[in-house]
Amino acid sequence: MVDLIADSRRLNPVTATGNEQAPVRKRMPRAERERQMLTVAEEIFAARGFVATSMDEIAERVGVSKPMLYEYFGSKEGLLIGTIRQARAELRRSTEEAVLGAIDIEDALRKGLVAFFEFITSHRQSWSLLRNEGALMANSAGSEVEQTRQQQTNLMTALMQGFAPTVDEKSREAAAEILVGACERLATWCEHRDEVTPVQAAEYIMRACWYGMLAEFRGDAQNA
Amino acid sequence: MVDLIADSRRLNPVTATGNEQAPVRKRMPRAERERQMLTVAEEIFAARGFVATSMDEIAERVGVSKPMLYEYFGSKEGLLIGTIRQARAELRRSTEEAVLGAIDIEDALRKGLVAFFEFITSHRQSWSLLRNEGALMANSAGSEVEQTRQQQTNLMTALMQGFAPTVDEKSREAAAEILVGACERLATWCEHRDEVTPVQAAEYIMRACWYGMLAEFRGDAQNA
DNA sequence: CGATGATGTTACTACAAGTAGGTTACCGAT
DNA sequence: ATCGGTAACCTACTTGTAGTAACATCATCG
Repeated sequence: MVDLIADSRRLNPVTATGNEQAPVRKRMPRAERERQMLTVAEEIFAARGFVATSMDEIAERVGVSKPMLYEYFGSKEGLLIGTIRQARAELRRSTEEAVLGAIDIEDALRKGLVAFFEFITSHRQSWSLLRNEGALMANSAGSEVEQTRQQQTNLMTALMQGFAPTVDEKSREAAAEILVGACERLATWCEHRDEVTPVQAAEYIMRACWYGMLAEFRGDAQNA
Repeated sequence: MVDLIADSRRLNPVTATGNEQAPVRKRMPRAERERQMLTVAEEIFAARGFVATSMDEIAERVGVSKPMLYEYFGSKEGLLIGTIRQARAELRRSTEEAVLGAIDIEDALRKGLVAFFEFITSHRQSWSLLRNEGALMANSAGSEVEQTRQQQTNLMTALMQGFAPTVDEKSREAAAEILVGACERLATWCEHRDEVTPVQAAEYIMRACWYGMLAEFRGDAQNA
């Protein structure tokens, strides 16, 4: 209809008339474009929420047309999953890296916790995605994301295994879930309270859960 | 304009031609219709998820036209909030009732936990709503629901207060958040494992968190 | 140069949220 | 008994957004 817009856009690749701010839509390799899309999508999804976000808006902010998003991610949910996967990968990398330098299991847990809370305070956008990831995955691609999430607890489970090998499998799994749940909720709580430092948050978790588990598991180990 | 359709509809209230299955749409008082809508909506939201559910489908299953839903709940999100509010009210009632008969604080916590896990195993639909409630509330009516959710932790906070009055406010709040988070995650975990009984789940929580907090808070109280 | 495939676009369809304005059944008062 | 008046309800529409088909353009390598 309004061909003025289309025409002006068509001028873009060529050097603009001079006074225009050069919204230069350049072609770029797939990988780079993909990262750019994920960056923009994460920002908007985190700000407005999944439902209130439109693909048109993301496309516009990226400086590309909507079918490109579908070319790269298949669907709106696919795009969301992309952002979630990226965010979770970064979180995972941060925590695993922090754990590597630990001297014993308690130290590993504490360092992992601190890294986790540091991540969620410095990457609020990513966290607000991860926090809600389970919500929209009722039927479709839920399993894939659920699997990724599972990896989060696997680290915990591994720690548990090293710490309390004699305790039965199910109790260890439950303990890992409890720890993760506690962390997630406390992280959300911290969002409204900037005065709580990551170290402090980690300490809350340690005091509330770890020392209790320690006593309990040690007791179990002796009883068994 | 197309009065043919209107005419055929007009036949509905009157007894149908005979072989039809009597889609008799009866009028009913507001309160009753509202409850009916919430029941259907909860079922469909829980089954398909918020995004994949259409208002048309809910309206059809209720046996009413779409504008009715908007008359009663204002928007799709309003309808969701209605179902969440109802589910949370029921959960709250269950747990508070269970706590009343307790003889001390530890007993109160244990009874509350058992009631919680019993609720989420017997009301899976309600739980799958509550579990994800935070996801869609990025900007709009989030505060209202968040407030309701806050009440969930208030009971915990109150218990903490009674149990460890000398511990500073913030630690107590954090402890309450941790407990709630642990419960939520463990509840989701239990969904895939029918062999875990509510009593068992409650025991997991008690062992992981409570005894630890007990020792820790008692220690703090002595230090302070 | 010119073919080929990757990157990108316009212009559409289908469907769902939300609304304007009119209709019908119930209920209480005359 | 019947006749307003109102609460419950409907049809038919607009608007907006996910998703798609078919076409266009840039880059690169023979």
